Amino acid sequence: MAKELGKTYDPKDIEDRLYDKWLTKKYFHAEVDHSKTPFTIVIPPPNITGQLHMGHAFDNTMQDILIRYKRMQGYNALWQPGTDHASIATEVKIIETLKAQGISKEDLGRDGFLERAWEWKKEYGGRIINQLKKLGSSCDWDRERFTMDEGCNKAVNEVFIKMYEKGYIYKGSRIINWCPCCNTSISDAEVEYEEQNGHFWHIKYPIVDENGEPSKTEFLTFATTRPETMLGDTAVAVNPKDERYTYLHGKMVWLPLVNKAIPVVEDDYVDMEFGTGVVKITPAHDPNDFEVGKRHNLPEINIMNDDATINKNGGKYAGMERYEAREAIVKDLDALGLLVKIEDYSHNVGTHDRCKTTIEPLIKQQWFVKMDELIKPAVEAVKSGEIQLIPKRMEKTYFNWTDNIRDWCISRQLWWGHRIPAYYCQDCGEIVVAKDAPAVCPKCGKSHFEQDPDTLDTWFSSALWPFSTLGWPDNTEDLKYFYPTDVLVTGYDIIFFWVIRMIFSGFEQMGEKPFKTVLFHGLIRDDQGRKMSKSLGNGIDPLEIINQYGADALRLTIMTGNAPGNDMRFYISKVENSRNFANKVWNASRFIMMNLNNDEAIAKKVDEKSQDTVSLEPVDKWIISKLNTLVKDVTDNMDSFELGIAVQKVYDFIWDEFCDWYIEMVKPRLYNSDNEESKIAALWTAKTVLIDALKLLHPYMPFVTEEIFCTLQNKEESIMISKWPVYEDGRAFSKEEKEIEIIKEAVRGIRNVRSEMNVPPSKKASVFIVSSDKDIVNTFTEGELFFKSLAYASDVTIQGNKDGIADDAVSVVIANATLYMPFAELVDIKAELERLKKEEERLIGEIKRVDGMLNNEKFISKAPEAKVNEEKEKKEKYSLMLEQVRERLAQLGNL
RNA sequence: GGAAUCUUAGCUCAGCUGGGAGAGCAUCUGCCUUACAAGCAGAGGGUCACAGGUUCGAGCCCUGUAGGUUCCACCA
Repeated sequence: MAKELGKTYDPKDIEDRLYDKWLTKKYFHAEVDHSKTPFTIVIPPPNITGQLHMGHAFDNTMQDILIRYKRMQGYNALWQPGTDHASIATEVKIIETLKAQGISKEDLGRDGFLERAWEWKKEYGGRIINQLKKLGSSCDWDRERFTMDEGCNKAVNEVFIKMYEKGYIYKGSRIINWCPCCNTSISDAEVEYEEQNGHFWHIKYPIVDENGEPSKTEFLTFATTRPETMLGDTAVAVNPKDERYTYLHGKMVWLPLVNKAIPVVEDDYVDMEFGTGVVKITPAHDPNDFEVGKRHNLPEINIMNDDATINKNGGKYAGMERYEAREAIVKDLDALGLLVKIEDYSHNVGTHDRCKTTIEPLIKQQWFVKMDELIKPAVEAVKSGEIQLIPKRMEKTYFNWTDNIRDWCISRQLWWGHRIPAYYCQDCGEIVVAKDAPAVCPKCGKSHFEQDPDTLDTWFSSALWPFSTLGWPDNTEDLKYFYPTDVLVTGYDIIFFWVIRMIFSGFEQMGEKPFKTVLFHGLIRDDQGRKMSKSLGNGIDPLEIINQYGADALRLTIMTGNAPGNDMRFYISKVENSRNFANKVWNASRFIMMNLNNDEAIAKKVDEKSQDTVSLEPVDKWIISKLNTLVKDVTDNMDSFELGIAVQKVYDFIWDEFCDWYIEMVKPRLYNSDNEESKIAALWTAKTVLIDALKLLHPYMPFVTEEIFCTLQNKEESIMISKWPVYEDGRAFSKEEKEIEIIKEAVRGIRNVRSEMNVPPSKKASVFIVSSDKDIVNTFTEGELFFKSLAYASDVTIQGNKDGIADDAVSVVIANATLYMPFAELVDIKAELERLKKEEERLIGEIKRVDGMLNNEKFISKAPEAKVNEEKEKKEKYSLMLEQVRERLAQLGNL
């Protein structure tokens, strides 16, 4: 006996209980099993500082759908979870917490600080994991990893040492992006350009005369947005082709305030069209100037401290904050009469993506990854299709980056992160890159080593995630079996940070791609299309939505009507619709269960039946056949990652076909019929179809489907390990499909007419069906009952001609048949004539369209035969219908 | 400056390799029909941004135009 379900679906009662069940049954756990094909997804590890937001919900729902789908298909599905130490984000957060207690990180010292950080991780690192669980994520939690755990650290060191030895990692003095707020270097990818209103200061430098003195009359004018950098100017550049300045070639100009002569250099970098065609060159504080400086062997004068104050090279400005110095310098130049003018100027300023502080380009000793060789296999793999990006347009973005790749600055002046495994001999300065500090210096034989204080960019460890989580650098069974992984699901916003770096790391370390497919999703925006952000306060907490509507409703909302890579807006009304759908499924199941519960004997027989032994009626075959097609379509869509389309089809099937038609059509058999076989067939079909439909829905809505599945079958065994349905020829019934579609058309026609003529539902009518087509007569004879239950028929008569039917009866014309409803007093002949005229016009239009095609010889000769036949059939059908409509018009016209 | 993408019903969006325009919400009209009012039955509403082109046939492919969004680069 099946159990009872509540009247409405209440996710609160159910979700946690089911999730616990799945956990204790170890359904999420995957072990190496060579009898099965692996299917692997590695989670984009959320930051330990993070709280679940809509982006996570989107990302993880997609992964869970794929994993659950493949698991049901019999794959050995592994969803590898874990979290990211998020070096800079976490460090900033901890510093903030310390600050509130009046402690600085220096107060604690490196070890003390790290101790705090680990404590912090212990306390908050699990928070987001628990939130992922609320979503229903079927990750293999036994395998949970952390980007800074022992294994990952081992992997990081291994990679660093190997790449250093190969020459792919080097230490060098380069111009890097410095964040004066976070006090660290950052990579190019972390710089965010922001349009800011600033000024353009037009300044002139005196030209140095023959005596080596600044001229009082001759000047060189240019403009700058950062006048304070002049303290580090080591040249002024003009374009060699610029005739306006040929006379200056080989000359010097006088750098005011600093009071020294600097050369005029010729460089193509200078755009003659822009400004005055003169550029001041500050090699130590501008990436372009740095390049110019290299080409002309210019000195690099660093004028800034790490906190963006001017250093001792800035003379009297030393100690000033950068903007303070800017003001002072402008003032002083003005006093010297060297300030020409100040213009308002809007320009892009590089800021740190995390703290939004304006970046200061500085020359620093940093560690870099040399990219030119490493990137090659990563480019090739995408080009050849070995790695597939979905949607395909993401390839453009990908190549745009790889084509212009620059070396990756990987060292960070932070404490929370993987410490760089480089050791410096304190006596001779020798660098040793190794896992541990060497006992003695290979160069000088002394033994006083100190480790590099810097840590690595957080993405350095994330780049290794697809194999470090599987045990690398050890050659584990897991690694051999699960690598390369199958799909990576992520947002397009981290394609440069993460996706590309995983790909080249996979090829370099494993000699093999890290994954076959990258499935990108877009951003979830608020209902006005804005990004959800803390500062706007427009974020919607997925946990609150789960609380209120259930995880299934949230998941369905996110997945409906969305194409890969596209952004979507989040509306509560969408969530309500999803919740309603969950309830719909719930109630359809409840209906079936109630009917099974009504009669234990019948329920037992239903259980014993199979498709071969049950006496299926046409409507049963129709829904089975529809389901069969659905199975095929949905599977195809899911295989091509069209997750939004797939779920839309399941939704439509369950709501429209199964609930609104099948269940309604079957009710008379269940309620009134004394034909037990018929009852059994209906219940068997309903149950069978429902179960398969639930399976198709399960990856999207795991909780409600599980609860129904188990209750319906009165067993513990989970839907999540049940077999994914497959298309079967034995379940295709094209004849019955057509028949029922004709009945549906007729029922709709009657409902339509009644509604248009304002016939109240309480007013039943006799329905006469007139047709001379034998098949049609058969179909309607079989379907007679449906007209009573679905089309308000009091009685149904099927006949070959219209004898005995009142002339003023309302009629519905479908192909091969006309349906009549004599309403006697109700009929407004004028209205009926008008309605039929409209129908006539519509049909004439249709026939005209079809004729247009069929009379076109090129169409006949070039279009596929099936298409031509299809149109011919349509023409036949419409012509028949037109004939019948005209007949009716003639009859009514005579009244 | 370069690139991508979008422009489809009042709103938000689907529409796979070209073959008669769809959904949800909103609006209107009937229904408390013993699974569900979180529901049922119906209705209205679109020259698929604009202009060309390819094709027997274009929302879909090509070119151009206009507007929006995003990414990349960055001229001092």
